[in-house]
This record gives sequence, C-alpha cells and structure tokens, in this order.
Amino acid sequence: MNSLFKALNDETRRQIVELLKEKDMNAGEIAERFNISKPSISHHLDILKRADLITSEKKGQFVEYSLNTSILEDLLNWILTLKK
Amino acid sequence: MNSLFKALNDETRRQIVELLKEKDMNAGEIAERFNISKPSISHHLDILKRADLITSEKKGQFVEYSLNTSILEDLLNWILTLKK
DNA sequence: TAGTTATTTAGACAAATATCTAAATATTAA
DNA sequence: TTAATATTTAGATATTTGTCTAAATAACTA
Repeated sequence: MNSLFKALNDETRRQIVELLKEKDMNAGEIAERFNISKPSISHHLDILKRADLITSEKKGQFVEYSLNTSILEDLLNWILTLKK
Repeated sequence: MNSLFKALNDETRRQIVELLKEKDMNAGEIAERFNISKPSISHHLDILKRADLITSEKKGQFVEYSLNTSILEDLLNWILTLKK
C-alpha cells in the first residue's frame, strides 16, 4: 500500500500511468513526452514497477512498458472502506 | 489531486484517516494513538486539512476533527478511469 | 487574575526524493 | 568487430518532508 501511494505521489508518474492507459510504450517514447532527462524517467519507471503499477518486457533493444490495473483494486478497496 | 495524493502518502496520515472513519476525535485523542509528538500530529492534521480530507471545528479548548469523504470521489474517479 | 490544559507555530535537523550528467550495459546494423 | 541506438546505473546535489523541542496562543478553572 505504501509503495502504491508513494508511486502515485508524483505528477510525472501519474502522467506516465495515464499515457500507458492509452497504449503500451517503450522507455524512449515515454521520455519524449516529458521535459525530463531519460535517466530520470527511467527512475520513475522503476518506482512504478516496484509498486506493481506497470510491467516491462524487453523487445529487442527497446523495453516496452504496460499498465497493470489489477493492483489498483487494492487502492480502490481502501478508499471504498473509508467512504461507507 | 496533488495535495490529495501527498496527504495520503504517509502511513501516519492514512491511519489518522482510518481513525476518523470510526468517529470524530479531537487533536489530543488522535495524538494519543501514536508515538509521535503532538506538534508532529498537528502538522499531519494540517496536511490532511489542506487536502480537504478532514475538517476541524473548535469546541471550547478542544479542536475536533472529522473525515470528509466527499473529496475521495475525485480519487475514486481518477482510479476508475485508469481501470476501464 | 493566575495557573492549567489543549493546540498550533517556529525553527532546526536528518532522511527521503527528484533531478542532473557521465558512464555502463545491451542490442542492432554495417 | 566497430559504430550507433536504447536503456539503466552511479554518483552528486538541491529541495522536500517528517520529526523534534521550545515557545506562542487560546480557553477553561480556581
């Protein structure tokens, strides 16, 4: 839960998640969308990955990232228990 | 959205929110539940308040805090748009 | 009014975080 | 094999954050 909130507590990472909602993208494509260096984006991707929010798959010299929405179930439930 | 994620990105603050889910409590009662100084708890309450997650009402010399679940609607929607 | 209790504000400090550049690693192509 | 491209790792640095103690503010009580 901690790593999930931590991962989402950054505007850039939330935007990455929103990008990956539309379609899978490789690290370079993701980096292009931001005015941030590639190493920094790589670091953000690592944090999202540790939180299980995204998965990665090596495809040749590229690394393709995908959104993993199943982990959001936990977050959803946490919020719902507060609301009822 | 930023202040909301920021507010929830701390275990102590999430626990405060969970406490207030059960019943309204004043600052002292909340502080008793943690091994953290009262000023620190006060600071956490301030962050939760700025995020609109809680409201406060002065009652004599006490300050009573309540959970505001309506702001969670935004968070819920943000997550739901990712899932579908 | 003076003392006590409840809470917040101020200021300091250590730890965590986001960012950068430079270098390393891995893969493809000539 | 050498060069080029994609990505990550390493190390540095400035900013943010969570915590503390001491002091300030506010409200009750004797």
